[in-house]
Amino acid sequence: MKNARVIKDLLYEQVARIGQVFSSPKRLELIELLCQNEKTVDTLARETTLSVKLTSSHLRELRMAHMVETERRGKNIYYRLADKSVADLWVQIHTMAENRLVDLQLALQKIATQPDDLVPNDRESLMKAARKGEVVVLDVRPTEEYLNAHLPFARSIPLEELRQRLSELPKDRSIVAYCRGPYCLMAVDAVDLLRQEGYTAIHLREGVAEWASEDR
Amino acid sequence: MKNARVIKDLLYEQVARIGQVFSSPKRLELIELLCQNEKTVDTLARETTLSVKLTSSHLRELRMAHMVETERRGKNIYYRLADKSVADLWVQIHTMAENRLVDLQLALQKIATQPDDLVPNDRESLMKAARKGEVVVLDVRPTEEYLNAHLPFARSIPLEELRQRLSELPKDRSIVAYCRGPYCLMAVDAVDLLRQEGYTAIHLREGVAEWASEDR
DNA sequence: TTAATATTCTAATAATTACTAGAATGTATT
DNA sequence: AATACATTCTAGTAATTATTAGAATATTAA
Repeated sequence: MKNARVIKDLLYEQVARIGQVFSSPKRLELIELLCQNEKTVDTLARETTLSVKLTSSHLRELRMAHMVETERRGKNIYYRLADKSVADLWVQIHTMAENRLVDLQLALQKIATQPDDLVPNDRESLMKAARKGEVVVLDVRPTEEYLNAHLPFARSIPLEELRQRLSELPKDRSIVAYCRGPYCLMAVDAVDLLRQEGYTAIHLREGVAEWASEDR
Repeated sequence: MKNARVIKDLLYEQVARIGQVFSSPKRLELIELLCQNEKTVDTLARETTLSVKLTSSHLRELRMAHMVETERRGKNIYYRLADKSVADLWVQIHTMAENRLVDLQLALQKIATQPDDLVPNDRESLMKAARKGEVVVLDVRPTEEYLNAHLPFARSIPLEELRQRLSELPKDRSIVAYCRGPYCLMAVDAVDLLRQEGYTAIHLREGVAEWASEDR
């Protein structure tokens, strides 16, 4: 079979198209945002600080790979992940990056406000404590994202409102804050603020996508 | 925090480096080969029809991402995957590609010699039949790859030796042939040959990496 | 020492990609 | 009709990547 090489080249080329989608930092950021909730182009552009046109073209790549779906509602077009396997792949790829790339580990260490950040293994014990009410799990993402999906027992106070709503939180228990995932800095800010105000605050690096991913 | 964007860009850039590794068809082919067994640069170059120098430079990318390890034994340097998660990621990415890209589906349909190729769901029933001896599971990869890892109950007859060793196979039972995975064409050739010689042959698209991957 | 295996450096080319900008187009709301 | 949201087309620039080739280098086996 003389054309075996041609066929193989074609096959691997196609698979590489999926890899290519995950090879752009901006597209990864878009995927992470879409892990939280469906969003309009305008919102995505604002959150990533990309131009609407560039955002649109990145989303086009994602659409062509059938990794996102669109739905028009009124004036807006809403983007969402095509299915859970996209979020799972994102989690698996960033986990691999964290395990292998020293530069990334160093960058993440800088983010960690204190060394007592929660490690992923603590899942079960965290849930046990949350169920008993011994700790408060705090979701500091925007309300829509919380409403779309959140961790068990989590309460929602968006970062922007946190300062005004501090009185809703108890000072006698630990507050475990989380946001979109390890690359989102909202929970870091929340923990900083809470500690300044005399609360016992812990940073949970996982977001809903990481939590929902089975393999880890 | 003014530099939040800078930090984020840095983080996503690092993760994208992992995506980039999976964005080259040649590197994917190297990863798939390394899923079978450790191999020397020379072997990898021959199997991929790349020059040794180009193979070396692709392997360098894989090494820098800590996705492969090397070991010198005598004149040769052996490459192997750093751990199972690399093989898992490869399986997950090519599965996603097969689910989403129409071009890839069409190309794979062309490979399928007959529509009665085994579907991945048949795993358990296949193993049941293999255990009872109702079917013969045939590994047509080179012997070293078989020795490194193979499917349960599989017998080894490398494709090159198959014609001479046909008499070892029964004509009254189905023969399920597999090779390195869905993009390897050795099992296709084996099935063609077996059918020409009057055997009942079935093509199993999965290889050891696909078989060993939990999620699917 | 010589040969085999593998890597590195340099240099060059071709191709692709990310990004920006301007203009035009389409779709739905008010 | 005017406006807001989004995409597409064109065009251009800058950067990166894949590939090949020649030459030099390192390691080990015979």
